[in-house]
Amino acid sequence: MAADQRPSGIEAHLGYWLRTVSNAVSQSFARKVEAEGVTVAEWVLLRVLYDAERIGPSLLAERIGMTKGAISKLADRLIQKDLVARNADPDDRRAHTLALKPSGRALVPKLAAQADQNDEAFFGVLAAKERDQLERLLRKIVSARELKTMPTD
Amino acid sequence: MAADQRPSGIEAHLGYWLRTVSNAVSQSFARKVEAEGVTVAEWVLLRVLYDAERIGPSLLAERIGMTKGAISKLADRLIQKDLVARNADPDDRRAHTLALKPSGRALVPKLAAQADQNDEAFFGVLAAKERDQLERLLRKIVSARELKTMPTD
DNA sequence: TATTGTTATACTCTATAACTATA
DNA sequence: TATAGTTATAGAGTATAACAATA
Repeated sequence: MAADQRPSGIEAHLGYWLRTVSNAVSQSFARKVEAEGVTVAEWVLLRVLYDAERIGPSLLAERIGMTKGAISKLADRLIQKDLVARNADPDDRRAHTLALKPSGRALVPKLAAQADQNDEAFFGVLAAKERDQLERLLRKIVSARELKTMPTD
Repeated sequence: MAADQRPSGIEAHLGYWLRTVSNAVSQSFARKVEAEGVTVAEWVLLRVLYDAERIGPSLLAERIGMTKGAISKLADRLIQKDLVARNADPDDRRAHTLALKPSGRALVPKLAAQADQNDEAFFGVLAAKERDQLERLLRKIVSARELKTMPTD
C-alpha cells in the first residue's frame, strides 16, 4: 500500500478509455452526416421523433437527457432546416409538440444507414460475442445509474 | 431482409451507448473537479505533464489527440491559474516547452484521487472481471484504429 | 403558485486557417 | 519553404437563470 504513492495515471481510468473511443466514434459520425447538414445531437432528436410521431420538448428532454433549453435550440435549427415542425397543443395552450416534416422523415433512413456504417467501422474489429458483451456492460452501467446522459433540469 | 425496413434506432448502435455513458462519466468528473478550478481537458494535460516533466505543444498535441491550437489555449488557461509554466527552448528558438509549477504538481494527486472516485462510482457496479473486459474491448478498438481521440492536425 | 417552453448569457471544447518567428 | 507555436474566428454542446404565457 505504501509502495505506490504515484497518483493514478490517465490510462488507469475506464472513463478515459471510454471518452477516447466515444469521442472518436462521435466525431467520425459527425463528419459522415455533415454532408446531410445535420449534427449528432440532431440525428438523435430526428430518430426519436421518427418513432414518437409527436412529442413535447419536456418529455423529449427527459428521454434524450438534455435540458429544455437545449431542446429548444436544437428544434430551432431543425425547423430552420425544414426537417421538423413545431405545433400548438390544442389541450394545453402552454404546450407545443414537435413532429417530423416529410423531408425529415425521408432523411432518417439515410442517417440510420450511416450510423450503421459508422458503428461497423469502429466495432467491426470486435467479434459478435464481444460486441454483445460491450453493449451488456454499458447497459448495466446505464441502468445502475438510471442515466439520462445529463441532468434533466 | 425485406422483413425489416425500419431504419435502425438509436439504441441499436454501440456508439450511442458509448456516448451516453461517456458523457455521464465525464460530466460527473467535471463537477467533481470544478471545485479545484480545472476542467477535464485540463486534468488530462496536467497529468501528462506530471510524468513528462517538460514537453512541447506539438508532441503534447499528438499524445493527447488535440490540435496545437487547442493545446495553446489550454496552456494559456493553466498558466493563468499558475499551475503551468511556459519556457523557451534553448536549442530551437521557435520551440517552447510546458512544465508543471509546484502548485500544479501538488494538485495532480488530488485530481487523481477524484478520478479514482469517479471511476469507482460508475464502474463499481461491474465485477472486477467485467471491468477488465470493458477495458480490454475499448483498448482493442483504440489500437485497431490507432486512435488519438482527434485528428492531430 | 407551478408548469411549459423560450430566450439570454456564458463557457468549454473543437476545428480551421491565418499569422509570426524562426529554421 | 517548412516548421513551431499563437491567435482569430466560428460553431456545437451544455448549463443556468430569467422570462412570458398559461394552468
